[in-house]
Amino acid sequence: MEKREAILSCAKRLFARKGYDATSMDEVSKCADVNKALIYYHFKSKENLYSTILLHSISSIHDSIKARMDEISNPEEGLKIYIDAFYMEAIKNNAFFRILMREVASDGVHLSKKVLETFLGVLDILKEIIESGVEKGVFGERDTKVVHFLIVGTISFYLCSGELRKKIINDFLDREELLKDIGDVSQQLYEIIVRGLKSDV
Amino acid sequence: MEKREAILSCAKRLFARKGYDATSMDEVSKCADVNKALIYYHFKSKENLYSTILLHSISSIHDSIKARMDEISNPEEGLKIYIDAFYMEAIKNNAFFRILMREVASDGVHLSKKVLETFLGVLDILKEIIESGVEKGVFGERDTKVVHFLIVGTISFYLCSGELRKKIINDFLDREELLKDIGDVSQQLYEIIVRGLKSDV
Amino acid sequence: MEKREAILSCAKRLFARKGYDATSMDEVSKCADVNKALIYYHFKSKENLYSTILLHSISSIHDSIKARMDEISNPEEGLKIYIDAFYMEAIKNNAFFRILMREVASDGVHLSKKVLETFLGVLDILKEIIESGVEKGVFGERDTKVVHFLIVGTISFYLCSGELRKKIINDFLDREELLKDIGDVSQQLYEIIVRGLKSDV
Amino acid sequence: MEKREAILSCAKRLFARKGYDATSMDEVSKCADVNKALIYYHFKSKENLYSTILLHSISSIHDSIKARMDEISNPEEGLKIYIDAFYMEAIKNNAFFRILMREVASDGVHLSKKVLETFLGVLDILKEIIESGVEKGVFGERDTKVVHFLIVGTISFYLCSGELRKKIINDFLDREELLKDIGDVSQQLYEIIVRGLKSDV
DNA sequence: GATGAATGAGGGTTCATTCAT
DNA sequence: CATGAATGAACCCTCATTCAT
Repeated sequence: MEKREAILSCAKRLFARKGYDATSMDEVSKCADVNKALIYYHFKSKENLYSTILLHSISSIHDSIKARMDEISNPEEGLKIYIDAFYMEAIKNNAFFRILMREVASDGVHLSKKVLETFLGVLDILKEIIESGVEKGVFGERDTKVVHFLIVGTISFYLCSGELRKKIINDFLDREELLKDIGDVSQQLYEIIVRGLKSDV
Repeated sequence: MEKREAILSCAKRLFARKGYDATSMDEVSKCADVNKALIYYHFKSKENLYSTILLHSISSIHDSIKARMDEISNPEEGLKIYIDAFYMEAIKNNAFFRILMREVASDGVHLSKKVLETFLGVLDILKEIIESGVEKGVFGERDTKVVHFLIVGTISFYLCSGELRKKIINDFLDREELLKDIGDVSQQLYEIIVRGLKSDV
Repeated sequence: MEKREAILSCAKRLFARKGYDATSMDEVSKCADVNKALIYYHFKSKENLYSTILLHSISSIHDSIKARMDEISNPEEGLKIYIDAFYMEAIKNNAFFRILMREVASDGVHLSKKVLETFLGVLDILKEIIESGVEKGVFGERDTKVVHFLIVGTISFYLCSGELRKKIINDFLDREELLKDIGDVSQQLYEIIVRGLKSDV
Repeated sequence: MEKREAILSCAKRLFARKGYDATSMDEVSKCADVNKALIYYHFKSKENLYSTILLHSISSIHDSIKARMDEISNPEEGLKIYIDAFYMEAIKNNAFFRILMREVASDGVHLSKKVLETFLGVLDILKEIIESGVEKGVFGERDTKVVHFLIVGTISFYLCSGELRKKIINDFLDREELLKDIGDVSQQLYEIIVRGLKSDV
């Protein structure tokens, strides 16, 4: 039913922008132009609506990234594609990354085992790339999770802070560089990380 | 006067762990063992309590980092000290970084101009370091804000996700590496970033 | 739907006897035997509940008085009917007149434009009667609003002070005349006013 | 002490304009620029502060009117002086009349016996005048309390509604007559009432 | 599927009042 | 006299949720 989809879409946007607690079922129902009770008919509870959205988002992200991993021919290219795929997902599915940031800050109180499992799956793809790079001697030995956070943290902060940076530019003078990008960001991120990871040779 | 401090301390912890909306004034008063009305006597409103905490935190972080900048002798060392100072503050003042993550996700709805200004001050310190590095030819030209996000994003995600990673380890097998650090994280972060930033020659 | 009516009726009585501020939504809900949240479901806010009641009352008063104005054959009779109609409404809709007294004392802080407009409509009916009387030479020239206040003020004070007068009689000796009426009050009021308004001839 | 007077003066104004319940002790303390606890030091409770003001006001009104009653030579002049004295007090002590209107509407919940007694004293002055007029055949027999309400009600409504009428003029066109007086109001009121009371011959 | 009405619990906030100094 | 700090009760309002239709 299209109403079900409208609820999901509105709720996702609201949860992303305002957070779980600041989003009321009333707001969701008004935004989706449906009766409040209908949300309960479809999703049973607020908690369930939230985790439905989360699982759907992370699964879709996982599948998208996974799909692009066929193209890999070597670890460096693998890293490039991974970062690019991640970056693209963070643009397309910006809402999820906002939710993710909040969940990290809240120690993942609302994250179900299934959601965590899928997220680990995404990280495992990177792990394989890096381990294969270390094995082949192109990457030095690093704590893999630091690289995870390098990618996830940077992209999340960057792509979720657009509005905030816009706001800052309005409030302060001479801060236009906060919005204008010098070169392709995903590319720069890749360059910095791949250089940083290179083995000493 | 000590009651005022108790309120600030409890509120900060709660806001950090649960977020602004999920934290009730009742909770704060119970945690600080004071009458709820006393919070209003000292802080006028929840919003004001929150922004008082924010301003206090960011100012203290700014001052701490600023204080360490005397030690700098060259851009590479400056970067190292900056990252280390930032990292240390993120450990000491973990609560603020959780709040920061949520505020980024919410487009900074609760951030006052003064708070933003102070935060910009922290970023400006890094900007100077990088620009001086570019000038001296040790760093290649990069979009400075990408480096900002590399540092802030990575450290925030890493140091705020400790509990979440612990939780994951309890729920899933063979994930101990999520907690055990290989080497010093701040040092690794520095190495990756400084290599990444190096100019091509 | 009957619950909505119960809320309106209880709220009206309470607002009249205790005033806007002394009337709590808790009281209203208990009196109407409904859940407090239901009042907000139907009326959105206390302020809105109050102004709904006011508008409904003044409209009904206006219509009742207007309806009796067909009977008029000359200004003196018009005045008589007006006073009588006003008096009857002040008995039937006593609550409104108590609210009116408080609103006058508060400079009408809670009175919406629509309420004021309708009230002006009631006063305009009197204005027409008096002006036609002056034109025909039966009434001397007077400041019309003094006559308004003569009627509205006297009737309001008289018909809202019943309980207070009863209370006085209980507290003091020899004050029975405060309750027992000598003759018909509306009639006396009419006689005094019509004599008073007569042109000198 | 002058602070005591400041409290009384501010409280009186606030009680008059906003009513007992809408006036908070905080407001009073801020308006009078004194510490809140000092009000309790001087007046023990809000209720006591209120009734102190009331008793003081009504006593002063009683004395002022009583003082002018020496001038009387006949009932008609007595009535004129009474109305004029009342009118003057209602201008000078406008606050009390606003409070009075609210108290009537609330069945005098806050009125102490002493206050009521003093108010009855004011009414008794009028009663004497009228009774002497009836005795001398200049006034017809009327229910005295109707005359009371004629005077008190009209003057109260008229002199407390100035701000409200001003507001109406701002909101609606062609209502200037609500503020501009045609002739002396106290004089008109006297003329209307004395004509109205005249015995038939 | 879809809705309007209804509810108990809890939200932030303000209140009159007290007390130690 | 005068004050800053502190409190319990009550305020208006919103919440997630349910139910009859």
